[in-house]
Amino acid sequence: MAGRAARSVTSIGSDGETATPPRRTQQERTAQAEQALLDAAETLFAQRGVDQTSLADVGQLAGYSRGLASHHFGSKAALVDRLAQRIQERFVTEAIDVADIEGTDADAVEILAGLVEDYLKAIVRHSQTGRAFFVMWGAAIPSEATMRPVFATDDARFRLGAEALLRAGQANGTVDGDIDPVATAVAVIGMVRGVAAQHLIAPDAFDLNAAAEACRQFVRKSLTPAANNTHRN
Amino acid sequence: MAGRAARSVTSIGSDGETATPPRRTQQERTAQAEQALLDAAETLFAQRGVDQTSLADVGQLAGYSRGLASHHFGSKAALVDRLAQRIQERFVTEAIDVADIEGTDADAVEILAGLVEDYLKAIVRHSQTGRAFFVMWGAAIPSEATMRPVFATDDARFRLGAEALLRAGQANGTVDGDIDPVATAVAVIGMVRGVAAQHLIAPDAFDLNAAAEACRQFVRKSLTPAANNTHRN
Amino acid sequence: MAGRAARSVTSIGSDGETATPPRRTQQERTAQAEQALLDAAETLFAQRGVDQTSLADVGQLAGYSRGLASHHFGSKAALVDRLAQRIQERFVTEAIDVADIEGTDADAVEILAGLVEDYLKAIVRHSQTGRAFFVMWGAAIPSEATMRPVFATDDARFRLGAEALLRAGQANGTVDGDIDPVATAVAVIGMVRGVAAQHLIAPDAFDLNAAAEACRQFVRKSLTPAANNTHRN
Amino acid sequence: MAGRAARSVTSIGSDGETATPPRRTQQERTAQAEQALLDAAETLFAQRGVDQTSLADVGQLAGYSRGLASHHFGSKAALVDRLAQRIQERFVTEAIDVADIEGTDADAVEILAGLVEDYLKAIVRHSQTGRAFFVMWGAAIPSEATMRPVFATDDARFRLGAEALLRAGQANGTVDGDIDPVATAVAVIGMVRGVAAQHLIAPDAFDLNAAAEACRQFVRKSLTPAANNTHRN
DNA sequence: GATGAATGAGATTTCATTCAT
DNA sequence: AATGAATGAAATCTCATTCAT
Repeated sequence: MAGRAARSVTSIGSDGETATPPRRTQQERTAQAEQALLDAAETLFAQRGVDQTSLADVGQLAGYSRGLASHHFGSKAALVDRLAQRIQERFVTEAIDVADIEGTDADAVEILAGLVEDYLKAIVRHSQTGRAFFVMWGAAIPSEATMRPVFATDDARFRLGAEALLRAGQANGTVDGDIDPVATAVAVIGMVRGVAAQHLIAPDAFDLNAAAEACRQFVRKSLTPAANNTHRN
Repeated sequence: MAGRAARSVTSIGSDGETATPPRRTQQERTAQAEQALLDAAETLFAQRGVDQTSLADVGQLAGYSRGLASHHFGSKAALVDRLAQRIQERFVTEAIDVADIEGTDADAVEILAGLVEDYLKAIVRHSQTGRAFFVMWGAAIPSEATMRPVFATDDARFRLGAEALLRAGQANGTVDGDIDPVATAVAVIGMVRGVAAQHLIAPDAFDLNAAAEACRQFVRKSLTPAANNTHRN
Repeated sequence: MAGRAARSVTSIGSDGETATPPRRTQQERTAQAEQALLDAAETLFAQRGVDQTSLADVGQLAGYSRGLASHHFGSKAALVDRLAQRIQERFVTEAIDVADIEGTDADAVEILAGLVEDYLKAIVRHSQTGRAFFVMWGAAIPSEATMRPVFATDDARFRLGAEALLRAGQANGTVDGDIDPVATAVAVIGMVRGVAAQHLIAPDAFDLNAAAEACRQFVRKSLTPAANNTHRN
Repeated sequence: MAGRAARSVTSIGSDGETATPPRRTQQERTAQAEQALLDAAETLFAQRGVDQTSLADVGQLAGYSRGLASHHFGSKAALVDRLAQRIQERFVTEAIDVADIEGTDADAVEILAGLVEDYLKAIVRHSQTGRAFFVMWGAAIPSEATMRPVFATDDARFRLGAEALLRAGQANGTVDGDIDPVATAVAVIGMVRGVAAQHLIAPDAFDLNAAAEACRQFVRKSLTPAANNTHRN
């Protein structure tokens, strides 16, 4: 099955190395400070939310001064943007490129089912990053929220990736030709986002692995062409 | 089919009555002021989010003084709780009780598909109330958020309702006996929540009716017992 | 000589009554607080200048909290505007109405000479108010200063008053018909403003009364019609 | 008449030379940087005022780094002092030395009238430098202003120059012997400063050339000895 | 000499809350 | 009950100054 090969949602999170004090160039100093600030912001956003986190808190948790976050990013909005960007860059980047199965006989349904599972598992593995992302995503819901464009774009990117995958699957016969690729993409993305959000709001309320499996079954049973709908549970 | 009858997600929103009917007792005036304050809070939360809304704004938009919201509710947290409660009371209350199909031959899959569709249509119809709900729901994602219990409970209520419905369906043979009712409930609730959130973040990005239809198909194709899986698109 | 009657530049300054604690209505409380805040701002502006005075300083010197000045006026710019307005209202209001000598035989030169003298004496008598005014006037000189319109208007008001007086004097023959009323008004207003500013920058550098007398002589000798130019020193 | 020869208020402003001439010693590069920084400070002070201008702004407008102004001058106060000094050096330096008409028969009234006119014309010609000067002069009005000594000294220098001129005129009979030289000097300097300030606050409110002419007439009519007071308009 | 990163104090502004009316 | 004045804590942002490169 070609699906498994294409996946791997995983490279998330700030992989350590906050130490190493005596670096060299100014550029490196700045870059190091920025990563430390973003790490701190991620932690605090995940814990308290964006509005309950002050820039002074961010600077101090990062091991710098109260003023640095403001000085470095210029504004809180810029910090939020930058963190959203960093998480998006690290999170599930390959998923988008998956549509290059076009012209192959890879099973799009299996790829999508795998992506869904991987996404949810990544939320567990990199829980703080994932929570920070969903916190910001939730903060984008008010109609006048300044963060809306960033997250609208991110949602669109995911939807387009799923849509392309579905179309490719319809082209090579691995996806039911009758489904609406756009609407189905919305539903699939919605499912993973909604399941993840439920988990983050009440982590102990249900078994996320079981829910991930249920999502896979949803995808398989709903999208496999009627003819060869022989999937098992 | 009993399904359709059982639905009706609809009684949402503050249906007008800003005008001043013949005044009555003090108690009633207080109740009226409370409703006006909650209406105003709903509007402002939907627009700006909870943290960007001040109690003074709420009082003034309600047509009262800057100080009334604080005076009436005692604290901002109490206002937020009260509004969350009011929305939850008004929103989809009957859905939960649907599980009383137990012992009948009602088609649980159709009922669930109908609920999914109704929920999403209600979001459109009562967009401000729906947005206010999702704004608060999103604000519950930070791990230390004070609103978490309220929304964790609400999510659980929905999940339990769906789970009961699925179990009843498995009992009367209208739902595939192999699916995990708990995990499937999580997935279905996740799907509607996630689709709604995508819509609220970018209302013009996709056709919500088509997405609702896609969700219905997901439910039908995935949950109908293999034997009589003869649903059409 | 009708001149003396028309003058009186004098009613300047915050005439006492900062005490009297237990007043009644809210309106009165507010008005009292506003006067106290403006008095404090006047003092601090005169001492340190506008930019070196914080709103917190104003509130505290007024005997209130750090936050009141900001709360009451909304912004520092509004406080500055309000204070400028108050000083302008109190300072030399009748000077403007002096032009009503039109149609009489009042000696416009004497009236103007008197106004000049009174203005400079008022600066001495109400030195703090006068200094605060000049501080703000000086702060209006940068080309992008937000205070410019306020003080441009004030300067224009004075110039127009002087111009009207000069025209009236030319009409009744008490002012040299050859002088340019507009340009002369600019010069006279400039003289008093410039003398006052010199005094405020270095109060002990020269005798202001003697300077005031010199200004009177300038006005008399320059504006009296050539025929009856019989003024003595 | 020796008067005209003695004037020339004119050598003001930063006359171009932003281009990079053939580099020379370190000292020269430092001097060049200093001029560029002072030019930038002049521009920014004229636009925004002293307090609204940051050292970083100065460095960057000068084409250097954010840190240079601080590095070069040591503190903001030192930059302000240095700029005030430079403007005073460039502005009307010869005017002061005019008193050397003593013992000649030069007409002091004409010389003074010419100086007044030249000063006001210089303000127009070198508007930015002039505005920067008046901005700093205005900032010296608060009683505790750190700039006061600098500008008190400058005002005194001008007054002394005018006073000497007047005394010389009285000695050679070209100035009315009855006028008080000190007080009259104050009034004349006040007139030009006040007219210039009015112009800077509202450049389009009146015709500065006409005002300059009115100032000349003031000087002539007021100071010429009664006997030969035959000046025309 | 020159750059620019980092600090930390301070300013304005917002706002939940308290209190007087 | 209701108003709205007043408080005081906190947040963002600015910036002179210091320090490392």
